[in-house]
Amino acid sequence: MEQTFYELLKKHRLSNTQGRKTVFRLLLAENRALSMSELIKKAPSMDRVTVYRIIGQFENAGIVNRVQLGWKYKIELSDAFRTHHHHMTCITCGKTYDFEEPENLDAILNTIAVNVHFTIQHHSLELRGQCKNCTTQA
Amino acid sequence: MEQTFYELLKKHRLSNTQGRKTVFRLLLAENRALSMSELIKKAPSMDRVTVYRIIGQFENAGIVNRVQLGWKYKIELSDAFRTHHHHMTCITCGKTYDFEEPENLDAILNTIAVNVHFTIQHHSLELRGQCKNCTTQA
DNA sequence: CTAGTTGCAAATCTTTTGCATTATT
DNA sequence: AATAATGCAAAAGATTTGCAACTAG
Repeated sequence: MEQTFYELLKKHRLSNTQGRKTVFRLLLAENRALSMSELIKKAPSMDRVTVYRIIGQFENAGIVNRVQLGWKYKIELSDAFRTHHHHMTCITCGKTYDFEEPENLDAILNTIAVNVHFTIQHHSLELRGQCKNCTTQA
Repeated sequence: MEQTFYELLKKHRLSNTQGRKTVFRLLLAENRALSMSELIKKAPSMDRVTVYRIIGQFENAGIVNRVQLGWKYKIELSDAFRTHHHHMTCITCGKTYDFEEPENLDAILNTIAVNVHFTIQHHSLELRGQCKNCTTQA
C-alpha cells in the first residue's frame, strides 16, 4: 500500500512530504470517502490550503478520486488502493454503501464508447434511494 | 411541457410565479445542464438568492436534477421533461455529451438492488474521457 | 385579504492565489 | 544549494439566513 503510494508520488515528481503522508494514511485508515471539511478537520496540524493543494495533486497523480455523493463530492483512494467499486447513498439516513462493479458494465460501456468515438478514462455509477434499514423502518 | 410543469408545481403546492416560469423556460430553451452561475447570469432580472431557492424547490418537486459533471454540479430538467439519459464529459475540451440509457442497465441495477435490499430511486452514470474531436487532434 | 414569494443585506462556508518561509532531495 | 512544499493573509466564489416588502390565489 505505502509502497504503491511512494511509487505514484515518484512517478509524478511529487516529493514524499510529511503532509502528503498524513493525508494518504488518513484516507487509508478511514477506508471510505471523506469530504474536504472532514479531511481538514482530521488533519488539524495542516493548513486547509495545503490539504486542498495535496488533494488536487493526488487527483492528478491517480492517488485519489472525487466521487459525487448526493449534493457534495467526497474524496477516496483510487482503484490503485481499493478494488474498483461504486456507491449507493441512502437519502433517508445519508449513509453511503459500496457495491462491486457489475460484471457486464464494462462491455456495455465499451459498446457505447465505440459507437460515439469517445475514449473513456473513468466511469462512475451512483445510486440514490433507501437502504435496507430505512426501508424496513418506513 | 408547460402543462407538466404546472402540474408538478400544483402537486407540490408551489405557486406559479414569474420567477419560477422564467427558470423553467430557461432550462427548457437551453436543453442542457447549466451551472448555478450560468443560470444566475441568464436570469439577470432575478436575485441570485431567488434562483437558489427556486432550484431547491424544483429539485424537491422533481422538476430538475442535479448532475455531476467533472468537479462541479449542474442543473437540468428531470426525466419528466427529457428522455432519461446519461453524460460523458471530455476532459480536454470540457464539453458534455448526452448518451442514452444502455438497454440492459436497468436489469443489472435491479439485480444489485435485490441482492443488497436497496430501493433505488435514482441512478446516474457519468463518463469522463476524450471526445471524438479531441482524440483525433491529439 | 393572507399565505407564500422575493429582494436585500449580510453571514457563512468553500476554494483559490500571492508571497515569504521552511522542508526535501 | 536549488527546488519544491507549506503557512498565512487575503481575495474570490458559492450558498444560506433573517427580515421587510411584494404578489398570486
